[in-house]
Amino acid sequence: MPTELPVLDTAVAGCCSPITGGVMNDSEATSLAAKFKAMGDPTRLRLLSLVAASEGGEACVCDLNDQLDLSQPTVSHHLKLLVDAGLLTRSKRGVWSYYALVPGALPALADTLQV
Amino acid sequence: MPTELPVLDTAVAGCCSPITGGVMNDSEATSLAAKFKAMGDPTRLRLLSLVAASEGGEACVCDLNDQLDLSQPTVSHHLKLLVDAGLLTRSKRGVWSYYALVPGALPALADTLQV
DNA sequence: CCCATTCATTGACATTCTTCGATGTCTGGG
DNA sequence: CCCAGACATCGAAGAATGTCAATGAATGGG
Repeated sequence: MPTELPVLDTAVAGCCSPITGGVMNDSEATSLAAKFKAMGDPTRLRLLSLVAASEGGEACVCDLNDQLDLSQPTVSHHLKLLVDAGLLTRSKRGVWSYYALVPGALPALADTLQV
Repeated sequence: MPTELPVLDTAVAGCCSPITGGVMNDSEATSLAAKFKAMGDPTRLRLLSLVAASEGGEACVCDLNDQLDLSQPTVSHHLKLLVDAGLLTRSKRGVWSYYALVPGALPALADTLQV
């Protein structure tokens, strides 16, 4: 299962553009691909979009569930994948779980694609 | 199978940033996710990188095959997926197939992620 | 202390993906 | 006309993925 990828993220958060800036080695490619794979699903893309557009930059599962026409476990599963990929954070307050974008994660990914 | 996605690409090539620029609808999410899914594999990421770093911006299958430690049909399969996703072009000259980046495809994807 | 609510986890199933060997197709040379 | 080389396509096997119903865990109210 594609969990965590703990420390290699620095390779992604760096300044350069791995794809167009020279040949990637295997670990670079694996680390980057994990993030793109997390975004390679319409539901997860919509989740990111919903979170980004939410009041205060965070949303609870109950709100996300309502807008997705999928079962609650399925939504929870996708959210976990996005957290594991380093794209979302989860903070539990009371009975509710709030998800927010990891600051800078999407721009860092964008840098990876720029020429 | 995730083939082609013919005309919806205009939604991706557009100016705006679907992810952080408001809630995405279903077809936007599906169209975008198809491209990210194509990049969600280490082998395909390395292929893009190898092509981008090649002399003249294109590479033939024989060169790519040598650097990937995978069977020729497997490399061919990944290249087809990248072409179907609109990220690579294929041009056959003589016996050789040359692959090149679709101009602007990666930057358009990057715009999608910028804030 | 019990119960309802919110969410995560588990187990199962069907689908899709990655990979390979085998085979097909096309091109250029002899 | 046949053959070798480059590449695509096919068919199959194993792994991974998306989805759900059922269940578990934690919180807050009465």
